[in-house]
Amino acid sequence: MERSKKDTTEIMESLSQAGLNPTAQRIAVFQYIHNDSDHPTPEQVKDAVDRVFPTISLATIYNTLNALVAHGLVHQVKIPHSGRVVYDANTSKHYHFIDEAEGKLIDLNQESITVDMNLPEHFDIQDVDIFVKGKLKG
Amino acid sequence: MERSKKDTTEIMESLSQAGLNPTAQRIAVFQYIHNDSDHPTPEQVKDAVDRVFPTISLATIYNTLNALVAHGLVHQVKIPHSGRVVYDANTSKHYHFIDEAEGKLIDLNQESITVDMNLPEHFDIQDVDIFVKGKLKG
DNA sequence: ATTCTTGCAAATGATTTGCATGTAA
DNA sequence: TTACATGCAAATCATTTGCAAGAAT
Repeated sequence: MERSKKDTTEIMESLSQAGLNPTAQRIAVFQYIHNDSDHPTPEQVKDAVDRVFPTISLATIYNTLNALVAHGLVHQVKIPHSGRVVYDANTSKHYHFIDEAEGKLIDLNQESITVDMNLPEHFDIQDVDIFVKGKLKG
Repeated sequence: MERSKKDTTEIMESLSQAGLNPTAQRIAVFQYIHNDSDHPTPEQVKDAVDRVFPTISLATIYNTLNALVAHGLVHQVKIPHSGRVVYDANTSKHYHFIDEAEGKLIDLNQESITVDMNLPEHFDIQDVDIFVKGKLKG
């Protein structure tokens, strides 16, 4: 989506505000997810961050991703059919389209799907995840 | 749901019709999923089938589950938030409610959710997965 | 000095695979 | 016999953890 990119200062501010010390590793990971990626897997995050920060360990990638998720800076998405795990810098409410050809994930904003629930009284709804599967024409 | 149970003869017929030899292990696994379970994990399938068939190996459980899925007799569901994998004998189109307290999965039939898609032309929709997360009151 | 973070390697958990054995037509 | 199915153990893959060493305040 047309989410505005954050420069390094803003990345550091976001981390601090979320309660995470802005270490070099965290900055690199968050900046990559926020600015330069599209639903990357942990391996893809590692590959990208390695270019800038060649000594980062995969364990630190995982720990950092978990920290970013725990502090609300990114979302984790487990794709139902493939089981793949990816990260999403779009933290506003949205849905996902899965392009079956590419395996690519595309954000769908809230307005693009209208959902009407007809559930019995005792279902207390807190969240709705929608994955639309299909192909992109043309 | 009120899906009708299948006796062993019907289980065997379903397996044969799907192109799978109705071996004792396959009968036990499919019968358990179809008649006596509610979205079991592979481990739960193993525990249940072990009672009837104490020598079955976990590898055979997995192979059998994969075969049942490949032949359309059961569906595999990867739950987006927990990442848990469960199997579902309900092969008609439906959605899922995830009870956050229990981690329990509940089938929602097609009528219980109305979805209206507003996607651009070039999205060729083939399937929609919906996971409603929440709690059960009372 | 103390606290937090990192890197490495080992541990874990889920699932798959290779292969030798068993079973049924 | 021939094909297929099973059981076991080893292999694989993703992720987490323990711990010692490093960086920052």
